[in-house]
Amino acid sequence: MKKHRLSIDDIAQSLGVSKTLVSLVINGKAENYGIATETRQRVMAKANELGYQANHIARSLRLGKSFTIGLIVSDIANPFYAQAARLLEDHAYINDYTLITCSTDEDIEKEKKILQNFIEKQVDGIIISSSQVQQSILEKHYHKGLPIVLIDRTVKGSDLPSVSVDNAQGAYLATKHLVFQGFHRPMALAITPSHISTIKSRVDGYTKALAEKNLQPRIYEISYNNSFSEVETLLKNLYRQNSFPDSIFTLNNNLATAVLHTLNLLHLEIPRQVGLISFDDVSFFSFMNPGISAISQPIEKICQTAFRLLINQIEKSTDKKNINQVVLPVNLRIRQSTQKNTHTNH
Amino acid sequence: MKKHRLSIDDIAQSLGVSKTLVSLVINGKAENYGIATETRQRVMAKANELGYQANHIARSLRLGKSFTIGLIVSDIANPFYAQAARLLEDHAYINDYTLITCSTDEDIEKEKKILQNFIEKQVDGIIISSSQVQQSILEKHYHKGLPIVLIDRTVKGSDLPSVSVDNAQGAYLATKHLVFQGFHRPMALAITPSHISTIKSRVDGYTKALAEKNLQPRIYEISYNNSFSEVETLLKNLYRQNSFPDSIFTLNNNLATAVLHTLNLLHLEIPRQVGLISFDDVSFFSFMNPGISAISQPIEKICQTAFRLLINQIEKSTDKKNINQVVLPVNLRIRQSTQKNTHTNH
DNA sequence: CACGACAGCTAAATCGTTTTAGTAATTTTC
DNA sequence: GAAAATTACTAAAACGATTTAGCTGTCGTG
Repeated sequence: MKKHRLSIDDIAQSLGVSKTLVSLVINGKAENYGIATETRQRVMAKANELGYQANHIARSLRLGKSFTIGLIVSDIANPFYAQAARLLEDHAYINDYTLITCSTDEDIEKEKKILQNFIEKQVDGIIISSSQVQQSILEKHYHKGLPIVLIDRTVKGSDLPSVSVDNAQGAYLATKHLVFQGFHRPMALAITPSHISTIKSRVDGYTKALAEKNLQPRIYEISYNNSFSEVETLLKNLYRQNSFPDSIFTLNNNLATAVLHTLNLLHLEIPRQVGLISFDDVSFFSFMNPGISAISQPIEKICQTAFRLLINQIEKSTDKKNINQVVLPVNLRIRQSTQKNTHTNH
Repeated sequence: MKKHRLSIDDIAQSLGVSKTLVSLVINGKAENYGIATETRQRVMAKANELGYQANHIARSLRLGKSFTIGLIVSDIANPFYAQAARLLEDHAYINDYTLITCSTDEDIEKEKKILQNFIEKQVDGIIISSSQVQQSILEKHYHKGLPIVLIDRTVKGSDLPSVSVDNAQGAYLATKHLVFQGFHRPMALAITPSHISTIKSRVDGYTKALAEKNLQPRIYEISYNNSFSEVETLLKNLYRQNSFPDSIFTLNNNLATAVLHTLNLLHLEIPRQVGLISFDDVSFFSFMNPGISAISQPIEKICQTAFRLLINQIEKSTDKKNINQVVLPVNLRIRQSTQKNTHTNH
């Protein structure tokens, strides 16, 4: 039984030439090395005849480069990250990289393990939406030379390259919009672990907007792992206790879906009985009825920028001191869910 | 400048032992080879001290195994595939594999390139929802020894292992349900390329259910690349021409979102003015208002089975003649979008 | 005290590439 | 017609691990 995968050597031997020659031809370097055209054709013909397929593992080992990029997010099934993955995948594809993806479920230990694993797999760089409080591990790797770009979540005072949006501003806009529409008791639903930088900033923006109107903030924290049931329990309790808010600002799209689920159960009508706005504009917000107002992030731009920052690091390991902390603006998308006096189009 | 990444040799040299020894210790084979406990500890201590991280590329080359699995789907951002990716990722993770993912956009040439690329990257196996008409390329690789599992889409008469659902039955159930609810002119929205096996079967199921009631099928084909605008154009035209159907059966979740989008534009109320049911039960169908009826696929089961079939192939290259074509049942999830005489809960 | 057994370790081959530093044969140049 | 340049190609090292086969030296046994 031949376990032997077809290699460059086989082609070389069957033609009676050196494997150097075969390698040069296959890599298109024949011209530079003055290989005779006829020889080149013979090699290519043989390679096709035998069905040769290069072994990238061997190539990577020799080159010290894997042409692989690691993407680490909390959950690739979350529509926001799924879309990001898709966009990054496209950038990777046209640049001859492939993307490997892992989800952390906000578990710091798992994140560390994945990071470790990616490094051992010799990824050329990492794009990460990190759950870590202290970025020391990431920074350590970065300063050792591992190309890294943070997306979505960032850290002040760190020199790690990052691409994020103005979360505080987004939350501020959303909250102001609610108040302006006549919702004077908007509640915010945040997620724990609360150290996640984006959530912190969004809470700040929310609080600031309310403070300007002398309104009291009202924030509940939902734990990541079972947000669905926690939201349900919370809202049901508030409803029973007659302390239901007039509107809800969910700090990410997952919470919005959990809220929608519970509002359906409680037969509460949006926006008549309760207003709703969410951070992250996922696609179905727009074709629901009523449409859900949201703060949208420029995700194409985020991914494009992140990819560029990463490739810059990978390709010229010098000049790391470029503009490498990018903050992009968000957009307020107003739909029916925050229009107190309008109706759904039934 | 030290380009040299820390290797097993460095540990060996700094301790004055052979790299064989270091390798054995690090791989936990010390006992089997009778390495002294004290030596073992010295090696481990040194490895930690120097911050040694194994190079999986070198390991893969030597072992002829990459511990990587390739996933190929049409679009990883599609919620159905995003969830599949997540589930497969979890299976991979606990089995010490990593997943690399690529989207084909139903482009056969791209699919071929990705396949080629995955093979060159020496994936240990491939899970694919293939767009290809003739499976000859996949079969060729399979018979050459590449572990492959088809998911979602399969091919009759091929011996490729596969995991799919009973698409015809699902479509049959959905259509019968519509008719039973009093929708007598249900239209089906299919997607091209029409050779996609799942779509074919679903069309069959739809047609069969209608035939049993002596009703005429009415099928429109939407092209994958710009389903959104094509659906919009189609429905608007039908509306203008007064030939709007009383209900719509969308053959995948993408089409359902496109339909929802257009129905909003046309101010048509579901289910009063038009009924809607879709293949693929994506999460937001359940918390929309009205909820969207759907045929749900047992996605956890699909992924679990597919992963098992793949691992079986990877780990014992023998006995390929197992049960390796699995067809799972679907579920009809009835929600308000097909309840003609009920109302949304406003 | 010679022999085998065993404990503890190592040299070297190997995986499939890329690349450096050549070599040999021919051609050009003066 | 000898030195220099060019053409066409190659041997061997390297990447960083794993594994096979084997090498010492000590000990127990008959």
